Amino acid sequence: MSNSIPIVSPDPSSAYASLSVEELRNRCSACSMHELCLPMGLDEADMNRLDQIIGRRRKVVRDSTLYRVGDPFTNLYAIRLGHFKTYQINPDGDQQITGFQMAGELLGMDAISTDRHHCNAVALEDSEVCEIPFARLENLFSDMPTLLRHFHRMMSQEITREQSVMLLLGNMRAEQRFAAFLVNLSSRYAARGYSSTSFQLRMSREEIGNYLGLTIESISRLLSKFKKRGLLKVSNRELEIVDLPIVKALAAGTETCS
Amino acid sequence: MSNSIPIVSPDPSSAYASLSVEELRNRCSACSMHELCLPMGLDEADMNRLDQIIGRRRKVVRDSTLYRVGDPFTNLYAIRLGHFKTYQINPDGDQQITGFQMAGELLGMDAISTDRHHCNAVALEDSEVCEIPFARLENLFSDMPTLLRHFHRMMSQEITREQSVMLLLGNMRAEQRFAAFLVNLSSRYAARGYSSTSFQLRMSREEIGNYLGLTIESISRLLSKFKKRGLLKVSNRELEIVDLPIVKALAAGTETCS
DNA sequence: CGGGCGTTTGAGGAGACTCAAACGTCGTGG
DNA sequence: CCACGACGTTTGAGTCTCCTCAAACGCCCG
Repeated sequence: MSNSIPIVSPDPSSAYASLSVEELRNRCSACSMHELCLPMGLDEADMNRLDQIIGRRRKVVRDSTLYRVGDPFTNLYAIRLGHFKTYQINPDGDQQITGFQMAGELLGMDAISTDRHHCNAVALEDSEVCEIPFARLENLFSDMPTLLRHFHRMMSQEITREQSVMLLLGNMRAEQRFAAFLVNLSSRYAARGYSSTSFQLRMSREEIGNYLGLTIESISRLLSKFKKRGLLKVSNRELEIVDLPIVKALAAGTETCS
Repeated sequence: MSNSIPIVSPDPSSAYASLSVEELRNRCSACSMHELCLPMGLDEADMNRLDQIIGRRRKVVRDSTLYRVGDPFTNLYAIRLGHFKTYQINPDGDQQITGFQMAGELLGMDAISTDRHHCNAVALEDSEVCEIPFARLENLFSDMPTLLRHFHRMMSQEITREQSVMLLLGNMRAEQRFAAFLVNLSSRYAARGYSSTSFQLRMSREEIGNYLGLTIESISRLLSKFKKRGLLKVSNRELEIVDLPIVKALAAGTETCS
């Protein structure tokens, strides 16, 4: 709320005349994520058209579920603020976290194939999402090629992201997995203009372990080891990467932490 | 060649007049995969339009590379015949197979995000692909909503598929992983009209192991164990699933193979 | 201050890996 | 047609990584 996000553009365009302050603040053009999120690269006019189909901006309180496996698919969700986890449940009941998502990322793309959600999405902290009715989005595609193209890029990016997790789970040792996880967070925060070396972990040790195919104890031991080697400073969920190059080398597998 | 695929439709449509027999045989409408592949659900007219942009049908001999990491992205490839593997190479040199693809599946979707391929694709046997120039495909999207929708479904399906591999790699034991792998192959062959219980493994033990995050020795031992338990009959790459329900139960984790 | 919960640390064990050797299959060439 | 070699696979023995189980710690909140 106290952030210095410009609420109205200096240009008093007539298109804005009938909008309330609330509505203006919610617009894509006013959102700090619009260069990462779905409207990336759109001109003013196109961004307005996208704005008009977006259902509502919705708060999602911590630990609450945005959607569940089996829910009918009607909306994609763009994260405006906050963090989420998505996870699958396998037949014998336990969960596998398939991703941690942050502002500017899109949730729900896996549901397009069957019109039902394939995973659960839960807020890791109090968050806000933009509801994007997929049917209306599809209507825009036919005459907004830039939007369509960027949408394809985002889906493709999700495929790529999952492939690197497969690489991680398939042939990295615990130490390397954890380092890769840290480097990944680091670069995503950097892309959002935050510090690449100092941030808060939004997820518990247990969730990290689950995501990386390791136990909570292993994560804890890895944190201690990295801390002892002077690579990290950790206090609860507050994390500082002291030696990012080494952590990157660990992630790349060109270095081992004895 | 000796298969009884109808080369011309009984209706002598004039649209076909100028096409050679070769060209006719190559058309989507003549392809046995058209109900699984990109043209799924298209009417005759739309399928023709799609046909017209498809570059060429191309043979890919066993062990040869369709594309490599870093190659500029210009085409998607629909597999017309045969099998492929896609794999990533990590910084320290070893590979992680991210998928095995068969006829009717689409290769290259991970390249859309950056206009460069993110993985290598290699034919597991002599194969044939349809080259789909992506730029031309994009041109079709604006007035072929059915095509666009199915394309989105295929991308989404790929996301879903990878999520289940993450589940597999992240929290299944070796036995369960291998059972899940077999069940997956089984159902994909079934969808193509082949036997769900008797097929040939197109990939080596080593490749299976790599894909499942296990060693070749582990795969070999699992095969022996399943064989001894009477679940499978195996002879080299020829495989028969004798007790599919149990294998499914193993994959689901509701059963253990002692 | 006390309870609860998430985390840390330790000890022991199991599953999968590594290393090594034997085996079988297939293709080649004599 | 058979012998040979190469390569992929199987099987065994020993090891290591990470898991399991257990207990203590410490932070947060009432």
